[in-house]
Amino acid sequence: MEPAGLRADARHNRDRILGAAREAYAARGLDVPMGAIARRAGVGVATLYRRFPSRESLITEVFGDELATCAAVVDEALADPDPWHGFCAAIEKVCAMQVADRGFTDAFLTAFPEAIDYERTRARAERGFAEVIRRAKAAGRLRADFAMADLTLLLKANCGVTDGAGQAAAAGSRRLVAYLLQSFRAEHAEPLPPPPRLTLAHLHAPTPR
Amino acid sequence: MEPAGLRADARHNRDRILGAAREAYAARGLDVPMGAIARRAGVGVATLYRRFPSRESLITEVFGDELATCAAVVDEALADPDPWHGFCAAIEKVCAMQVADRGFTDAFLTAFPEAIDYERTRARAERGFAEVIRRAKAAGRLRADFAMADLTLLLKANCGVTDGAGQAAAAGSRRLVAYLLQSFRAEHAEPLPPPPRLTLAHLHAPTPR
DNA sequence: GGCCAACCGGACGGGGTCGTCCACTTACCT
DNA sequence: AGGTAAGTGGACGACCCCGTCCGGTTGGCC
Repeated sequence: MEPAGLRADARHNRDRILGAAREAYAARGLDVPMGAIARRAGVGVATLYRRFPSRESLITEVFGDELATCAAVVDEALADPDPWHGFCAAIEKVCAMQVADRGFTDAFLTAFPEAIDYERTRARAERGFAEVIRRAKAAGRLRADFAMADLTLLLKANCGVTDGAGQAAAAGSRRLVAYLLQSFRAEHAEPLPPPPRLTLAHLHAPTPR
Repeated sequence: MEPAGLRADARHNRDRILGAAREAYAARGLDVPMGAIARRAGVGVATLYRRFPSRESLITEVFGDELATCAAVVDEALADPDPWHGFCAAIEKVCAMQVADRGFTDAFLTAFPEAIDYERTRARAERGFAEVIRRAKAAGRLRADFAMADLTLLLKANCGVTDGAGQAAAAGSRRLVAYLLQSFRAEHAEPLPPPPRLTLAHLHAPTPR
């Protein structure tokens, strides 16, 4: 992740590029031209491409840690003595992350199902969250018919609210999450249509064809 | 809307273009190249541009009726003797429309706040729906703190679920809507974070800057 | 049938992005 | 200090999209 065999100037530029990319992606989402990032970092386009052979590899690198943070959130939820509180907190945190960093959402939601690292981290997060769900149900707080797919649903829904709402995104996301968490409570359970066949992996692929 | 002063071949081509555009937009969303639509319609690009001077005018024309349908849904809700049933049915219908026609969502959600017709129709729909809300609250079925902004929230959330979920979009949308309608019920009301400052008009503008 | 205006379609210019190439510069080791 | 490989940046080609222009074609009225 941090190639050691680089010359001092090269490493310096690499850092500047990553910084510029992080800022740009957070502010404007993923569709920022490579040239813009290079300019922002004060380097030439070639330098950028030498360090990150493709647009994809840059994005993967940039959002690697944030994805890790995301997985950490699941671990926190597992550590919480109150399963329901852990469940809610985890959801709220991830959604807040989606709001804070516009690129983050796109980054691992709409791009690159192929990135190996992502796949592994996501699988881990998914297993962990399944356990969070199990516990919350066992505690009698989470409705029994809650499915893993509902998490995907919530994330995608939050994604829609976040996307381009600017100022109102934060408030909107908070309120949406509050509404949904209320329906997730066991005591509110009423029949629902069947859950969609969605895994976290299905968060990808914004364009079906 | 249907210019009469056109020569037979011109009118024929106009229809083919509209048909092709409708299909393409429904299937792949709004970002379909003009050239692709022209090819699909079996005409040259120039023909397309002569009939619809800009990309925007084509889209406006294509989705005019669907927007009207949307407004009609509100009228149905107003006509429903059971305010809560009308409220739910209206939401379910509009969300189903979003699922069925991928372009529809983008069309009046993410594009052209300027289109006069849209503005007027939307304003009408908004007034109508405000009345639906008022009645549902008066009937004691809709929670008192439900805000108009929550409708926008729901539509944007549904938009996120719909977007690129392909097969699962329909099931996902249905389930999301069911969850949210449950939280909207008066008897489930619990404190919520304040609603975002969103109008239907704010459905637009996918890119803040 | 014949004529003319309306209509047609492909080629084209302008703008934008991705990713590559190459002549020049610079860090770093000896 | 000096040589060299690694590093650098701007120019460049390929591609795609929007919207326009112009020479050829055709509908429809007389």
